Amino acid sequence: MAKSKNNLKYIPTEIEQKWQKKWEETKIYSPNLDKPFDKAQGHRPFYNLMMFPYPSAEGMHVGNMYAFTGADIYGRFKRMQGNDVFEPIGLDGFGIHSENYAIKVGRHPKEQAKISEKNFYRQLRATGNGYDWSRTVETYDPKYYKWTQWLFIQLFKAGLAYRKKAPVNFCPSCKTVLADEQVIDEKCERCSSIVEKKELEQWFFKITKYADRLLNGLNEIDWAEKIKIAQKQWIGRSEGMIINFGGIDVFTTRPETADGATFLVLSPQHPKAKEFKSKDVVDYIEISTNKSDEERRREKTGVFTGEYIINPLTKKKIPVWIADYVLMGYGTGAIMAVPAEDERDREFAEKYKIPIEKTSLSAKPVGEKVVNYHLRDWLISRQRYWGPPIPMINCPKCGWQPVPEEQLPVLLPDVKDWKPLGTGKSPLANHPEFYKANCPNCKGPATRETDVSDTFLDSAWYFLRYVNTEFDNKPFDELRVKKWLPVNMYIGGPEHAVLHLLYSRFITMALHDLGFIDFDEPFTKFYAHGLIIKDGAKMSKSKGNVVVPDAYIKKYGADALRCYLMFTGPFSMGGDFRDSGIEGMSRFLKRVWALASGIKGKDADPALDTFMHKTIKSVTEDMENLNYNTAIAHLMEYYNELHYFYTKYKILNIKYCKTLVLLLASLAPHITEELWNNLGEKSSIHQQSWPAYDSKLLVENEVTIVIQVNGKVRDILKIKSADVKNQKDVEHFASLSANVKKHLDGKKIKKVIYVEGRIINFVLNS
RNA sequence: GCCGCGGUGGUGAAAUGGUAUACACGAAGGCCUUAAGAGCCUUUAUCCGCAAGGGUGUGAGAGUUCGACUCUCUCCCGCGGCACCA
Repeated sequence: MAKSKNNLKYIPTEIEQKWQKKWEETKIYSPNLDKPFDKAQGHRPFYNLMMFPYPSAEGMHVGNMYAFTGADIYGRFKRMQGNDVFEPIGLDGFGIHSENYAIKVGRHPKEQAKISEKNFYRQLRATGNGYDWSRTVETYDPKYYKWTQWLFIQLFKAGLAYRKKAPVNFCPSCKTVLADEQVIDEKCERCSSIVEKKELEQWFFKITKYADRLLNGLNEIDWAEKIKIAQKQWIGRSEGMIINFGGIDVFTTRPETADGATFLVLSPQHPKAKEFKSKDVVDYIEISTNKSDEERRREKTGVFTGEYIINPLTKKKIPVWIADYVLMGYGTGAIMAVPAEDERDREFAEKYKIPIEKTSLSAKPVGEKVVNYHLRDWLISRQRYWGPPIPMINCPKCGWQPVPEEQLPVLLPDVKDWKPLGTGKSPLANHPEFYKANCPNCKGPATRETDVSDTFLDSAWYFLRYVNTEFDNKPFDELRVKKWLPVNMYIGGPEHAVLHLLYSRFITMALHDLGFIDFDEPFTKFYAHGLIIKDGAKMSKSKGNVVVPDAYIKKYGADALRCYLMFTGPFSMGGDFRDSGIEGMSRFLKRVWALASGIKGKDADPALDTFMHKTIKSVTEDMENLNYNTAIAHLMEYYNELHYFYTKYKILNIKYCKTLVLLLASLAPHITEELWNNLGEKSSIHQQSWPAYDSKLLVENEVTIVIQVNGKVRDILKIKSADVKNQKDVEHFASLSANVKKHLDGKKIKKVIYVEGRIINFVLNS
């Protein structure tokens, strides 16, 4: 029986902490991962995953909270819809970002990680998200990175990890090399320093081997279109032809222009370029190697080698040049230059006075059809401290050997001189006690790899570990993985389109091919959420516009902040954070509280029933599409209706309130739990079934018909549904309207458009 | 340059081709109160009008349609991705 609780005030902080504690004690968000899926019972496993945060600052800001909350709401909704929801959380705390923060605050990364972990988890608990706290994953935990190292070894054994000397991106500020994907506009993805090119020997993953599968797999998954496009662009498949020009292979996508090729250009890194010994050429190669991309782009430069070759189509002698507008990393590192057709070639030809000749556009050169990709192999090595040591040993006799699996993890030693050196070597290179090892093969003296692996390797497989955290003897259990993966819903920021999301797909495909898992796409559905901005700009410390949630939670409660954040706009678009907005949301929750606490009476009302069922329908659809802003708007309308009814009749059936509270439960989990309890319910609201609507009850007994004359609204009629059976009835009612009569007066009606139950339009002869 | 997403009141925003501006914020007025706050009620795109009513309005312009924020075309502006990729 509902009691009057009018005297109880809504004090968010009290009820929120109470329920957070209770939820954790009763483990309502910790599903039994091993319980076999019983179709009859209908509780499907649903893996609801959000991108885990990297704790690089003092704590999380409302931008982070926005993302986590939006994802949590979806998980709660799915749970109420009858799914067995697994929603884990962890920290991506290994890697450059966390280490850079540690450098900034002058603390050892390991010590800082402990502080960050405590703070982040405290904040995440305070937002009331329904995580399974018994299964967190921290990437810097040896129990986790043991398996990151194991993964490296599997890839090495499969020939997917290899070393090569190549010009690589080097960040002078982070003092390490970076993968192509981590260079944005020639700047470091982390610290925005301009990256340099260095020729170094490094570890790579053969992601290019998967280029076509990474491309084709996109057709099989339900991902935000913009992410798919970004990946497609990054993989950059282009079909073309290799043509042999006097012993030099060139790649072109336009073979039909080959008869217009008036010179040949080699990249300075092309092996053939090194065969020219003239001082001009040697100097040019030297200079261009040290140029930044930006310098190279500013002006095209090159040097004539003194050699000519024959264009096989025209049989004419054409000069061979070396120029750094041709990149070694794409195609064959050599091009046929067709200045008549290609703007870049023309620019170069004009500068160096090379003849420009027309092409027939129908040349048919002898060549081999090939496919080229923009995608490069993934550079894994980092000359840093705070990451998993790459588990490899170099033996002077046997070469590179993987660390035997029983010796994993290769523990990251606690050292005092952990800061990056900038010498092209990791700080661990100063620690013989770490790097001195015996060759696993011949047992002779050997040295360990001192570089650590890229952070993106840590996060490329964490979703597999969440369902397996208790196993120390294996990275993942076959049955667990079979039951829970691939991830049903993955929610995160679109900024990881070509980083984390691409790497995770690659690692999953590799694990699939090695026989460890039976699926090759990790995330069935990916939803890209928008960003919360402040004063028109992305939140960042340098701009000084970071909003921390703690004070708002204290003042208004997590529920108000959650709902407010979701109400700013569509979840996929983000929104602008304003203090005034949260006041309004806080008011709404107080009103709901007052209504649900003061409720009395038993009578149901047919009109209210229709309103309720319509609300259930629209809120359900909104939640499914993650349109939380309109879901909240519909709940507000519903509340307004209930409130109007209640003030008028002083009586309200309790079912209307229960529905309101149930529909609001995933958005505002604490207040609804408390109200549910106050309404006399014993079990948690978060384990209730999502309300269902009856489509028979959606029909209102009154219809609103808009009367138009020549497309302009002249009257709006509310008529009993029973009285309007057809167009004739509507025309009859319309003819009674004085205003409509006035506009139709003396005019000839050309035709009448009638849309049932909506609109009637009289079109006049003009 | 190519690809994608946007542009609607004072503000955040809503609208299966069918009443443009739901829902909220802010503002104005009122009730309650000794007062303040909270709460509640009313008004709030714009122009003409006492009102009834009418005109104009979704970045600009054209088109399709009885009817366009919505579909098509040409532009302008903002944001994001890719790019000496041959």
